[in-house]
Amino acid sequence: MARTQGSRAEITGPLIRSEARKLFAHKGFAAVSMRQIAAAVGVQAGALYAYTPDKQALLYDLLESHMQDLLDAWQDDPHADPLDRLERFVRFHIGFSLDHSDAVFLSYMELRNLTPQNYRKIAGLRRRYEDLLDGILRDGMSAGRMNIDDRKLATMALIAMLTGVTNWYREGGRLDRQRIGDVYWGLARGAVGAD
Amino acid sequence: MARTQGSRAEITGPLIRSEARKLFAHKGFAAVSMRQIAAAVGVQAGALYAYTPDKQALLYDLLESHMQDLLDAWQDDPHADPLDRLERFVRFHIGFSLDHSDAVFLSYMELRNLTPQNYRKIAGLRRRYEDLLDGILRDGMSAGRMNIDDRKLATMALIAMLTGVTNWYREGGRLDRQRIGDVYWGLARGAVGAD
DNA sequence: GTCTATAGGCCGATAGAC
DNA sequence: GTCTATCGGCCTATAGAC
Repeated sequence: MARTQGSRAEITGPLIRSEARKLFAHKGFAAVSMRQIAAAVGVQAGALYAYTPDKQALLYDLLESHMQDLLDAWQDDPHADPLDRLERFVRFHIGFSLDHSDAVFLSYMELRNLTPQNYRKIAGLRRRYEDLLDGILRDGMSAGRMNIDDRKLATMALIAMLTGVTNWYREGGRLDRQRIGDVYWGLARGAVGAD
Repeated sequence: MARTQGSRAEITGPLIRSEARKLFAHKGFAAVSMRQIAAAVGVQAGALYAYTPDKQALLYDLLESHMQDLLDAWQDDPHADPLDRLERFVRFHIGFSLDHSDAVFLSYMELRNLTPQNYRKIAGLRRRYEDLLDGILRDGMSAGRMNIDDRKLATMALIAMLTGVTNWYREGGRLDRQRIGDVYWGLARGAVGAD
């Protein structure tokens, strides 16, 4: 399979995605031009259209694969102690959010730039993720290990609280990730009435 | 004081601000053109520049006045019971956020579009607001009414949790504001170890 | 204060060569 | 797969008339 001079498809594809993710997260989808993405990748703007039909599809691709990665990364044991499962979820969600902070930020900020159809797909994946936590809380209540007034609201409140770490966390700051996980697990345990 | 034909300064100024706030919140700062704002107001694009030197200043003005309104709206009684003060804060923050959801969303999403200097000013106002909650938690711990591992993180966690209401609240939904306040107060009370 | 007109520039996307 | 060149369009901001 002869290759055209200058072709580096295996590298260019992933590079477009990672540079676009960074730029979209830091400047906003609408504020980033295809030319800027191309410059960051090291190609000319026209070359991007060999990988994506348009700018909107590139955004959707980033959001969709992020949500899929998130769902794939979570491993639960439905038979374990609900409080242990919740603790693992707390540490997992914080860790994953910090490891993918650009994608997390994008997933909250740029939903409005999706077509209605694409928006529904991403919202569906997010809903699936929320249901994972909801299931843990449900089992915790059934087992009498948690005391929760409204389970759906508790789910949304916990996810917002945990994701908020990305708003203030700075590498090399006062607290390391283990310690942050400890503190947030204490907050979450109290919030679900597990003391 | 004669007025030029067609001049409606008292109306146009506030209208520019409110239409810009709506458009920026729903589409993103970079995605909204001055022409779109002008069309929503009912003037031509050039007329906007009698009220703002440029688009960036318009954004800063919206964020600055929002933070100032927030700080002005909160009334605390440092001598009251810390748990009562925290409950008032929880209900106040949720209510204010829902009443000003466009401005709240803007304040989180469009900080990146401010100049460094303007960013520092907004960050300073936000810090002052965080310190109001921090003070309540400090007094609660001193009085032995709260059990908090890390006060700064608890502050950030609570604000993120409460602000998150704007992500899912819909007018006329399953729960009214009073009930939402009840549920979140329960979560917050547990999180600060007040049970 | 508001209008019309416009300068100067960047945009997304495509065509065609290699 | 990547490049160069380009179309048609929209952008911010300003100038000058009323």
